[in-house]
Amino acid sequence: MATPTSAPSRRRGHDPESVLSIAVGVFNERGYDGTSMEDLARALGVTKSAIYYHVPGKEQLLARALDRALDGLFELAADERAATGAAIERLEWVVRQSVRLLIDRLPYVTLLLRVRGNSATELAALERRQEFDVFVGGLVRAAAEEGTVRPDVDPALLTRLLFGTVNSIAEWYRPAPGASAEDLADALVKMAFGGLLR
Amino acid sequence: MATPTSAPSRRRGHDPESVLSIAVGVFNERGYDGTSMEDLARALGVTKSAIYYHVPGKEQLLARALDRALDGLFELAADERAATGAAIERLEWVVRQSVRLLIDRLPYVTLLLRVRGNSATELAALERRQEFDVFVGGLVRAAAEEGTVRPDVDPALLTRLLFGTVNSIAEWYRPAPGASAEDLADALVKMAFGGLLR
DNA sequence: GTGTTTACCGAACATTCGGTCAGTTGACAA
DNA sequence: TTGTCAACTGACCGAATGTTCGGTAAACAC
Repeated sequence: MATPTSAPSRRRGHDPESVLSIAVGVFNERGYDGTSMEDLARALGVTKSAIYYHVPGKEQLLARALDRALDGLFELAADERAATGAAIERLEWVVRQSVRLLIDRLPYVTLLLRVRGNSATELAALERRQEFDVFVGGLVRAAAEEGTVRPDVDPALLTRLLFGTVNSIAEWYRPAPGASAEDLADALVKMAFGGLLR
Repeated sequence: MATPTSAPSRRRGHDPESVLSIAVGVFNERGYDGTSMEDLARALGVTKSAIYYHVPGKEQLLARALDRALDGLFELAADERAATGAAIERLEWVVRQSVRLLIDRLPYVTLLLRVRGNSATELAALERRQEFDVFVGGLVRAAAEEGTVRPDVDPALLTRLLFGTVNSIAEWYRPAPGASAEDLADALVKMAFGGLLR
């Protein structure tokens, strides 16, 4: 019954991880700038000063959250299935994985999608995100050159509409037993690719 | 040459309208909560206190901006062309007009799309916006009952994806001589309705 | 029991916030 | 030349902001 080292569930209290996940929740409710450390403390059930025992400050909290979303996007882009095969199939795979990531890490991705570049932290995140946008833009362009997407709309515009649709999921999706990431990705691919192909 | 009353262009200086339009620009750059009255004053080229000569305060500035976007949406929804004819055609008309409005009043609509409900002003705006969402949701459902949209995806989900795509335009669109609202609406309708119909 | 560590509190910090107000400026009318 | 008035300044207020710091209670190690 007794575990040798590091008991399975330690005593009550927070750690950097629990502070981060609760903080990100509040950031998404009120917006990062609209959230005070007092708000976070209330949500954590501690005083303001206790937060600084676990994390260096408000902006670091944001930085860690944004990295969690961005790392997911880059892992996805680095996968073999995003690099081999027909461009249209690579694109569909990336779209499906993007939906999955968005739902898996919903609060983190939501936060990323709302960043406007107000600080060095936010600017760095925007830059990394743009890198991903360039990547998916290349995929759509490749599919266009392949002749598998409609030729009457600019590929760059198609990319923005397609991933605009994906990202808009963060605005309304709430986890529920009925709606899995797979089902949602299916519906999105049906609609977007139904009008994308030709 | 001389105009009888109220000269065509008065002396320099601001008025409530110019303060609002510049303020909305800054709100969109830095976020409403991330914008201080000091920031606004800098953008206007006056001191903080001068702003209060023209407008009652920060929150009123937001309220007026949000109303400008919401009024547009409700005018659109009240139009005869949104009420007569086949549901699928009413829907297409509403989508096209939504794109046009989004571009016509880009800063105001952008601001609206980012509201999270932090104050009474924001909550009221969210409520009005949700009213519009219910309206378009009804249009898609009517089209589904009409049999003009694909039956294998829930109409409520289709609504969210469709208007998620429309709203996502605010994230990247910047006015340019090349890209008119009409062209953009054409591209969006091609893609979205191409996968929507059946 | 004695130290050490973990997780926290309460008070205070410098700064910034949205907002107020008494006065100043400069264009225009008479 | 004087008076009016729209448009603005500069000094200021109380409250809220993110952060720091000295202290402390409870759990643990020995």
